[in-house]
Amino acid sequence: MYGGPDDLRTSPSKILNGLSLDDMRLLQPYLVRQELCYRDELLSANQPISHMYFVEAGLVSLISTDSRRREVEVAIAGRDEVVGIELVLGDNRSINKAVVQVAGTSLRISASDLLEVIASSRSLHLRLLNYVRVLMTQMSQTALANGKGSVEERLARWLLMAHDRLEGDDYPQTHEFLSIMLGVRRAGVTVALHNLEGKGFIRSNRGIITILNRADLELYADGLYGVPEKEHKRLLG
Amino acid sequence: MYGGPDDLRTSPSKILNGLSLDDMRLLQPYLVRQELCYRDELLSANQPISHMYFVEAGLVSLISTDSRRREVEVAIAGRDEVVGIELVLGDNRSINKAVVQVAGTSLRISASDLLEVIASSRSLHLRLLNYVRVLMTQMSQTALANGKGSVEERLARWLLMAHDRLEGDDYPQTHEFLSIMLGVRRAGVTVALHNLEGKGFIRSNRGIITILNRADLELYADGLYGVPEKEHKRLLG
DNA sequence: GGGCATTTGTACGCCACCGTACAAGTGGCA
DNA sequence: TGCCACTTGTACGGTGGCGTACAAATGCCC
Repeated sequence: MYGGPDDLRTSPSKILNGLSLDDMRLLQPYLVRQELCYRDELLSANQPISHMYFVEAGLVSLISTDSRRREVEVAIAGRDEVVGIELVLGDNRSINKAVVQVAGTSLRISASDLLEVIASSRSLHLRLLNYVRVLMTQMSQTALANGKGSVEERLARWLLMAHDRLEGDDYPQTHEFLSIMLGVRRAGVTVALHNLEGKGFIRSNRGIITILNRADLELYADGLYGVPEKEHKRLLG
Repeated sequence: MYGGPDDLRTSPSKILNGLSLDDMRLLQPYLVRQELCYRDELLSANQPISHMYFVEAGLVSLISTDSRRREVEVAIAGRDEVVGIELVLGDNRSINKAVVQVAGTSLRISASDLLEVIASSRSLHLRLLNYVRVLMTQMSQTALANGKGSVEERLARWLLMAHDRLEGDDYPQTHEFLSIMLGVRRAGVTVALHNLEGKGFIRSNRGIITILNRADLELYADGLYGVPEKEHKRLLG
């Protein structure tokens, strides 16, 4: 169990922070802190969701799969976001696989408790539905990026999205894992990273990528980055 | 105005059909029939939504855009589906552009009326949220298809999705328009259609594509087609 | 401090799809 | 009936990313 309502006010999660005091009190008793460990699979595609997670720190990938085991990341959830949001849409099965990419922490609530709580607070339900909207926007943009962007542009977009959700300018990520997220060759990621480094946007060392020049990186990815971010600020920020 | 509740029971829209009698009575007074004309832009990206549409017949594309005017279709709505669903997520701005691809009919409800109605019926709200889930699944699969599928596979997927939503086995569509939807060259669509025709799956005449062998077409698109369709059946009947 | 697994750099031929272009076919309308 | 706008067929070289492969670099553990 997590403590008093004041703790929630200082939780890094914007979604929790933005709640009314009443909603916080309502949610409070059900929240349990849970560590997010690297490569934890929080949700499996098309499987029942046991808990919903308010992410406080770290990075979680939502990954779409098909019957031929092809995989692509369709969205990212980090601080201020929620994993297992499908629960608020009246069904308990997960649409995508959810995997922890960067370790962190979360506050989780069981599916049954969540259903009870949102049934008794329309305002809480609505706030979570706002996040559904942000997520849909992110998915739409991913579909666009995958269809029309080059590997290098898509990588730039991904780095910006990760940067938004993590403290500091550098974070750990192997080329291999990035290539799976983007659905491209590992070697393709290596080359694209070199190119972005050559332009001075980032520095890439073994296992660690550092954002050097965020403004230019945004410019480079422009069009593919930005829309869901504005949404997020407008609705939840 | 649309008539008595019995009319709703016979509406082609599954979402309407599946409602309880109470919810139907509630919705009834606000519904107005509206023709969907070829190339009507029902919603514009990031603009306020004036009406939500229960599609009865025809085909509507949801199209994602960026600031560089790149465009890709991210989802299709037809019979049994809804355009403008963002309204049930607590915000009145459309995520994507919505364009009529094949003419048809719809029942529309104004944004303010809809908000009133879903505020007074949780069950109606929940049914619409079920559709949000189906739509998210479709978007996820589109992101996957765009990232990993060949033009020919994606075209097969698109034809199947259209076939699901239209009466009969053939429907009108120029290569040009298809190419915009898939985000590829017009010439690429022409070639891909020929290939599918060569395999005996379809016949393609000037402006009209006919599905000849649905089963084989599904097999060919396998992996990229099927997931959202199962969802739709499971949740909305 | 040496060995080993992991990660990264880089190369090779290949092919799907691109951008572009233009001719041929087709239907609508004056 | 003939013209015109639209649609479709097909071709061309160019290239981005693929699949694959292997060596070099790095970090970790014994």
